[in-house]
Amino acid sequence: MGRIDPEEYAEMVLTCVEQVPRGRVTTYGAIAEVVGARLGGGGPRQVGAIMASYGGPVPWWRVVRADGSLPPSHQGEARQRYLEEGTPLRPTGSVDIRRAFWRPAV
DNA sequence: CTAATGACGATTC
DNA sequence: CGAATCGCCATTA
Repeated sequence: MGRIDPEEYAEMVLTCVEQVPRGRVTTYGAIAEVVGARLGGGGPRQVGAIMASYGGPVPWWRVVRADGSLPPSHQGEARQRYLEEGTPLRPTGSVDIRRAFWRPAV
């Protein structure tokens, strides 16, 4: 049996995403640290897997890569959201992670 | 059991 | 900044 209960892991990931305020973002890695510290195991890729399967209902555009970029397939959709809620962007179009980063609570 | 996969991350060129 | 490469880790084939 795996040490981690998949449902519990997914639920905690989604909870973290819901905590991110408008105009701010967090990263897959940051969420992985928080959830990993609580449940043990997992990693950025596992967080990504959860978002792909159950991320629909939550503000998924507030979760970006460590460098502030997003998969090409989501850039168009996310772009509008960022302009709406005033998320700091860089000339390249990706999020200015240095200014917008939000650290989820442990 | 081994190989491939993926909404990742850090490093290097 | 962009592309290539390697490491990571659970899930799937």
